[in-house]
Amino acid sequence: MRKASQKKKLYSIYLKLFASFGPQHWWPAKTPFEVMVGAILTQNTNWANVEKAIAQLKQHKALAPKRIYHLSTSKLARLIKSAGYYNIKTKRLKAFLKFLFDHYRGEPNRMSRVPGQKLRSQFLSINGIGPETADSILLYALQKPLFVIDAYTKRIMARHGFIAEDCSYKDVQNLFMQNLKKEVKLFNEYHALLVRLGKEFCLKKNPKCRICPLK
DNA sequence: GACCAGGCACATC
DNA sequence: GATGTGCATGGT
Repeated sequence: MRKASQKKKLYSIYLKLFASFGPQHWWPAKTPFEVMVGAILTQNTNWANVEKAIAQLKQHKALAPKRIYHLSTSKLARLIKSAGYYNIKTKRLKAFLKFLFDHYRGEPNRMSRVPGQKLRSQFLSINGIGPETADSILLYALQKPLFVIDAYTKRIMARHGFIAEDCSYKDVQNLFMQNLKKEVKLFNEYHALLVRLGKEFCLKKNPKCRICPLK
Protein backbone atom coordinates (compact mmCIF):
# COMPACT_ATOMS: atom_id res chain seq x y z
CA MET A 1 0.00 0.00 0.00
CA ARG A 2 1.39 3.42 -0.92
CA LYS A 3 2.06 5.70 1.99
CA ALA A 4 -0.17 8.55 0.81
CA SER A 5 -3.16 6.29 0.32
CA GLN A 6 -2.42 4.54 3.60
CA LYS A 7 -2.64 7.83 5.44
CA LYS A 8 -5.88 8.70 3.71
CA LYS A 9 -7.38 5.30 4.51
CA LEU A 10 -6.42 5.47 8.16
CA TYR A 11 -8.14 8.82 8.58
CA SER A 12 -11.14 7.62 6.60
CA ILE A 13 -11.52 4.55 8.82
CA TYR A 14 -11.38 6.77 11.87
CA LEU A 15 -14.11 9.01 10.54
CA LYS A 16 -16.34 6.06 9.67
CA LEU A 17 -15.89 4.52 13.09
CA PHE A 18 -16.58 7.81 14.83
CA ALA A 19 -19.65 8.39 12.66
CA SER A 20 -21.12 4.99 13.51
CA PHE A 21 -20.12 4.64 17.16
CA GLY A 22 -19.55 8.18 18.41
CA PRO A 23 -17.15 9.10 21.20
CA GLN A 24 -16.16 6.19 23.45
CA HIS A 25 -15.12 8.21 26.52
CA TRP A 26 -11.99 6.19 27.24
CA TRP A 27 -10.41 5.20 29.55
CA PRO A 28 -13.42 4.17 31.70
CA ALA A 29 -11.84 5.28 34.98
CA LYS A 30 -12.15 8.15 37.43
CA THR A 31 -8.46 8.86 38.06
CA PRO A 32 -5.08 8.33 36.37
CA PHE A 33 -4.20 5.82 39.07
CA GLU A 34 -7.33 3.84 38.33
CA VAL A 35 -6.26 3.72 34.68
CA MET A 36 -2.88 2.34 35.72
CA VAL A 37 -4.39 -0.40 37.85
CA GLY A 38 -6.97 -1.22 35.18
CA ALA A 39 -4.28 -1.44 32.50
CA ILE A 40 -2.50 -4.15 34.46
CA LEU A 41 -5.66 -6.00 35.44
CA THR A 42 -7.00 -6.13 31.88
CA GLN A 43 -4.03 -8.04 30.49
CA ASN A 44 -5.51 -10.85 28.40
CA THR A 45 -8.76 -10.48 30.31
CA ASN A 46 -12.35 -9.55 29.65
CA TRP A 47 -13.01 -5.99 30.82
CA ALA A 48 -16.18 -7.01 32.69
CA ASN A 49 -14.03 -9.17 34.98
CA VAL A 50 -11.68 -6.26 35.54
CA GLU A 51 -14.58 -4.00 36.53
CA LYS A 52 -15.52 -6.44 39.25
CA ALA A 53 -11.99 -6.40 40.61
CA ILE A 54 -11.89 -2.59 40.53
CA ALA A 55 -15.21 -2.50 42.37
CA GLN A 56 -13.77 -4.78 45.04
CA LEU A 57 -10.75 -2.52 45.45
CA LYS A 58 -13.02 0.51 45.77
CA GLN A 59 -15.31 -1.23 48.21
CA HIS A 60 -12.34 -1.96 50.45
CA LYS A 61 -11.03 1.59 49.97
CA ALA A 62 -7.91 0.08 48.46
CA LEU A 63 -7.78 1.93 45.16
CA ALA A 64 -5.02 4.36 46.16
CA PRO A 65 -1.24 4.05 45.77
CA LYS A 66 -0.49 3.86 49.49
CA ARG A 67 -3.23 1.35 50.14
CA ILE A 68 -2.20 -1.08 47.43
CA TYR A 69 1.45 -0.59 48.28
CA HIS A 70 0.87 -1.65 51.87
CA LEU A 71 -1.78 -4.31 51.25
CA SER A 72 -0.65 -7.88 51.93
CA THR A 73 -0.12 -10.07 48.90
CA SER A 74 -2.88 -12.44 49.91
CA LYS A 75 -5.39 -9.67 50.55
CA LEU A 76 -4.63 -7.98 47.25
CA ALA A 77 -4.88 -11.28 45.39
CA ARG A 78 -8.25 -11.91 47.00
CA LEU A 79 -9.59 -8.51 45.97
CA ILE A 80 -8.55 -8.81 42.32
CA LYS A 81 -9.48 -12.48 42.00
CA SER A 82 -12.23 -11.91 39.44
CA ALA A 83 -9.74 -10.43 36.96
CA GLY A 84 -8.03 -13.81 36.61
CA TYR A 85 -4.27 -14.52 36.78
CA TYR A 86 -4.55 -13.03 40.24
CA ASN A 87 -1.23 -14.28 41.58
CA ILE A 88 0.71 -12.86 38.65
CA LYS A 89 -1.28 -9.64 38.60
CA THR A 90 -0.73 -9.14 42.32
CA LYS A 91 3.02 -9.33 41.69
CA ARG A 92 2.72 -6.96 38.76
CA LEU A 93 0.70 -4.41 40.70
CA LYS A 94 3.19 -4.58 43.55
CA ALA A 95 6.10 -4.13 41.13
CA PHE A 96 4.41 -1.12 39.57
CA LEU A 97 3.64 0.42 42.95
CA LYS A 98 7.23 -0.10 44.09
CA PHE A 99 8.36 1.75 40.98
CA LEU A 100 5.84 4.52 41.63
CA PHE A 101 7.11 5.02 45.17
CA ASP A 102 10.81 4.59 44.34
CA HIS A 103 10.75 7.15 41.53
CA TYR A 104 7.73 9.40 41.98
CA ARG A 105 6.95 9.37 45.70
CA GLY A 106 3.83 7.35 45.01
CA GLU A 107 2.23 10.25 43.15
CA PRO A 108 1.10 9.54 39.58
CA ASN A 109 0.88 13.29 38.87
CA ARG A 110 4.63 13.59 39.20
CA MET A 111 5.02 11.53 36.04
CA SER A 112 3.19 14.06 33.92
CA ARG A 113 6.14 16.35 33.27
CA VAL A 114 8.47 13.51 32.23
CA PRO A 115 8.78 13.03 28.44
CA GLY A 116 6.66 10.15 27.09
CA GLN A 117 9.52 8.14 25.61
CA LYS A 118 11.56 8.32 28.79
CA LEU A 119 8.59 7.17 30.86
CA ARG A 120 7.94 4.43 28.35
CA SER A 121 11.37 2.89 28.76
CA GLN A 122 11.05 3.20 32.54
CA PHE A 123 7.73 1.36 32.43
CA LEU A 124 9.09 -1.37 30.19
CA SER A 125 11.81 -2.11 32.72
CA ILE A 126 9.16 -3.01 35.32
CA ASN A 127 8.40 -6.71 35.44
CA GLY A 128 4.86 -7.21 34.19
CA ILE A 129 4.62 -4.03 32.14
CA GLY A 130 4.88 -4.75 28.43
CA PRO A 131 4.37 -2.42 25.46
CA GLU A 132 0.58 -2.39 25.50
CA THR A 133 0.25 -1.80 29.23
CA ALA A 134 2.92 0.90 29.07
CA ASP A 135 1.28 2.69 26.16
CA SER A 136 -2.18 2.43 27.72
CA ILE A 137 -0.93 4.12 30.86
CA LEU A 138 1.00 6.72 28.88
CA LEU A 139 -1.94 7.62 26.66
CA TYR A 140 -4.94 7.22 28.90
CA ALA A 141 -3.52 8.17 32.29
CA LEU A 142 -0.74 10.59 31.39
CA GLN A 143 -1.89 12.13 28.09
CA LYS A 144 1.23 11.16 26.15
CA PRO A 145 0.67 10.64 22.40
CA LEU A 146 1.49 6.91 22.09
CA PHE A 147 -0.83 4.76 19.98
CA VAL A 148 -1.95 1.66 21.87
CA ILE A 149 -1.87 -1.63 19.99
CA ASP A 150 -4.00 -4.44 21.35
CA ALA A 151 -5.18 -7.77 19.98
CA TYR A 152 -8.26 -6.22 18.33
CA THR A 153 -6.29 -3.46 16.66
CA LYS A 154 -3.76 -5.86 15.23
CA ARG A 155 -6.39 -8.33 14.06
CA ILE A 156 -8.49 -5.65 12.38
CA MET A 157 -5.55 -4.01 10.62
CA ALA A 158 -4.20 -7.35 9.45
CA ARG A 159 -7.55 -8.46 8.09
CA HIS A 160 -7.88 -5.20 6.19
CA GLY A 161 -4.49 -5.67 4.57
CA PHE A 162 -2.54 -2.91 6.30
CA ILE A 163 -0.07 -5.22 7.99
CA ALA A 164 0.96 -8.86 8.09
CA GLU A 165 -0.76 -11.10 10.61
CA ASP A 166 2.57 -11.91 12.27
CA CYS A 167 4.16 -8.47 12.49
CA SER A 168 5.48 -6.96 15.69
CA TYR A 169 3.91 -4.51 18.14
CA LYS A 170 6.24 -1.78 16.88
CA ASP A 171 5.28 -2.44 13.25
CA VAL A 172 1.60 -1.87 14.00
CA GLN A 173 2.30 1.12 16.22
CA ASN A 174 4.46 2.69 13.50
CA LEU A 175 1.62 2.30 11.01
CA PHE A 176 -0.50 4.66 13.10
CA MET A 177 2.16 6.92 14.53
CA GLN A 178 3.89 7.59 11.21
CA ASN A 179 0.66 8.31 9.39
CA LEU A 180 -1.44 10.25 11.89
CA LYS A 181 -0.98 13.54 13.67
CA LYS A 182 0.47 12.78 17.08
CA GLU A 183 -2.51 14.02 19.03
CA VAL A 184 -3.62 12.51 22.32
CA LYS A 185 -7.28 13.03 21.58
CA LEU A 186 -7.06 11.31 18.19
CA PHE A 187 -5.02 8.38 19.49
CA ASN A 188 -7.37 7.99 22.44
CA GLU A 189 -10.56 7.90 20.40
CA TYR A 190 -9.15 5.90 17.50
CA HIS A 191 -7.93 3.04 19.65
CA ALA A 192 -11.11 2.99 21.71
CA LEU A 193 -13.15 2.84 18.51
CA LEU A 194 -11.08 -0.06 17.17
CA VAL A 195 -11.73 -2.00 20.36
CA ARG A 196 -15.44 -1.22 20.05
CA LEU A 197 -15.38 -2.48 16.47
CA GLY A 198 -13.48 -5.58 17.51
CA LYS A 199 -15.93 -6.34 20.27
CA GLU A 200 -18.94 -5.96 18.04
CA PHE A 201 -17.82 -7.37 14.71
CA CYS A 202 -14.54 -9.27 14.90
CA LEU A 203 -15.20 -10.91 18.20
CA LYS A 204 -13.49 -14.20 17.58
CA LYS A 205 -9.91 -15.10 16.87
CA ASN A 206 -11.43 -17.18 14.09
CA PRO A 207 -9.77 -15.86 10.91
CA LYS A 208 -12.96 -16.53 8.98
CA CYS A 209 -14.61 -13.71 10.85
CA ARG A 210 -14.28 -10.94 8.32
CA ILE A 211 -17.41 -8.92 8.88
CA CYS A 212 -16.46 -5.45 7.85
CA PRO A 213 -18.59 -2.43 8.66
CA LEU A 214 -15.76 -0.20 7.44
CA LYS A 215 -16.46 -0.71 3.75
C1' DG B 1 -17.44 -28.55 27.67
C1' DA B 2 -15.01 -25.45 24.45
C1' DC B 3 -13.73 -21.05 23.36
C1' DC B 4 -12.62 -16.38 24.24
C1' DA B 5 -11.08 -12.10 26.66
C1' DG B 6 -8.34 -4.54 25.93
C1' DG B 7 -0.60 -9.53 27.71
C1' DC B 8 3.60 -10.74 29.59
C1' DA B 9 7.66 -13.35 31.06
C1' DC B 10 10.34 -17.13 30.63
C1' DA B 11 12.29 -21.52 28.68
C1' DT B 12 13.97 -23.62 24.78
C1' DC B 13 15.69 -24.19 20.25
C1' DG C 1 14.66 -14.06 16.81
C1' DA C 2 10.94 -17.21 16.63
C1' DT C 3 7.99 -20.40 18.94
C1' DG C 4 5.64 -22.59 22.87
C1' DT C 5 3.77 -22.44 27.50
C1' DG C 6 1.88 -21.01 32.08
C1' DC C 7 -0.96 -17.91 34.24
C1' DA C 8 -7.16 -18.15 35.92
C1' DT C 9 -11.63 -16.06 36.13
C1' DG C 10 -16.26 -15.58 34.19
C1' DG C 11 -19.38 -15.01 30.11
C1' DT C 12 -21.28 -17.13 25.79
